[in-house]
Amino acid sequence: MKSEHIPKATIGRLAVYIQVLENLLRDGNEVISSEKLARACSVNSSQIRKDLAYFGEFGVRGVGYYVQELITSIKQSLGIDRVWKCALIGVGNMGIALLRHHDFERRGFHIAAAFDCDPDKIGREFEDLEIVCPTHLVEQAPELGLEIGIITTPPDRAQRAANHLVDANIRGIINFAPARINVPPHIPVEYVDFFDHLYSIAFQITLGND
Amino acid sequence: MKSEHIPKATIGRLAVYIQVLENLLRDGNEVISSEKLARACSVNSSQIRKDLAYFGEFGVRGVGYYVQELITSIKQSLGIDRVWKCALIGVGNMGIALLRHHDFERRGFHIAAAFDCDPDKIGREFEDLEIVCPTHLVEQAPELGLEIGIITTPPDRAQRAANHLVDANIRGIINFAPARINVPPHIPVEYVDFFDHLYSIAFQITLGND
DNA sequence: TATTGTGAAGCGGTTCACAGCA
DNA sequence: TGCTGTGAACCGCTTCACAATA
Repeated sequence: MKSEHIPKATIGRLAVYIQVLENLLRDGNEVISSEKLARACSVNSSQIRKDLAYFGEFGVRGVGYYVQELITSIKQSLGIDRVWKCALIGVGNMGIALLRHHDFERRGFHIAAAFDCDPDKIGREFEDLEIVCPTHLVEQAPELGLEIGIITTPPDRAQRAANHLVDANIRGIINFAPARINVPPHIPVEYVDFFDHLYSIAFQITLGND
Repeated sequence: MKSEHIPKATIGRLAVYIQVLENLLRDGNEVISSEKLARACSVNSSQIRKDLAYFGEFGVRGVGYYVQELITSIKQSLGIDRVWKCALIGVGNMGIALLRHHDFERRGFHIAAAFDCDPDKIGREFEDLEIVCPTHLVEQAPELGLEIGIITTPPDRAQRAANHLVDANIRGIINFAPARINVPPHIPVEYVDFFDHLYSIAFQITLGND
């Protein structure tokens, strides 16, 4: 198959497959069929086979998929078989929480620099990282090889943070601030707001009531 | 229209609309057309009109939508025009970060109890909340009126936490642990894992390279 | 024989185009 | 006149069904 366009939903599911496969591996499973993996992920088995087929033929007919091999293949397909260096802008509650969240390292995302425009914060250290003024992004990005920007500012500062990142030639942005940002179209942006999920739960509960 | 079934994607977009509308209101806008709101949200204007039409007729033909009124209507539609009481299980890094994240209150989600099975943590306080053993959920849930469960345990503890929540008749679950959980079908579950978004960014950057 | 990989069918969400209305 | 609300057309993802094959 090896298709050109890959549905966004597929990427989201691949993340789920990795999660479930890693737990399966921890429990000692070496091989798994699309049918069993499907049940563990609450999706259709054809869905899994199709998702994987976008990137290659990873299975063995009559047998299934080798778990460790499949994890590696998916990670390669997503481009997360290496370390991505990240710049974090906005060292507030959310920013500090992310700096302390050691899963970043484990999952291949290294926060290599932290920025904040608050003079009281500049110069202070968090998790071995000195907080720097965002104006220094332009120099530091190429020096440190920063590729992904993480915005954790208040909403009214999000666009300014985005502008700094764009000026510094960052290649992708993940925005935790509750505000939309505008950047050139070649720079992918992902918005993270877990209140979406809380709203969804609230809605589903409310719906079930009547 | 007032449809029976509402696409999940619509709920996600309504959360975006609220975010953008609140920022518009802060900037002094009182009325907005679907066309302008669409641009601010990076979606199609028919999309917005259709999403809203699922819940009622909130606009004025020839004029647009009254911003404050629309925010209220959307919040009513989602069932977030009231406070939802939440139980948090797993007071690790993520759990503490959420307990300190004051947006929960502002957005109508009150974390009213915190649970952890670690004897070293039980009895300690975080943000005016005493950490309690999860076995007490069954009593405390009805006492405190807990409706939504927030799982922030390590992955291998997620299912156990889910079981406690189900036993306590919690009505919906939001799971931050990187593991799938099984609960009865009438209980909605939402998974939150912002590494999904990092993977997506990494993939999009990688894709743009070749 | 069991399970993958995939063309074709089905289905649900998105966009269009315009009628309806302030 | 301008913008909303909505049936119809469109499009793309999901599921089915089965041929391919270890």
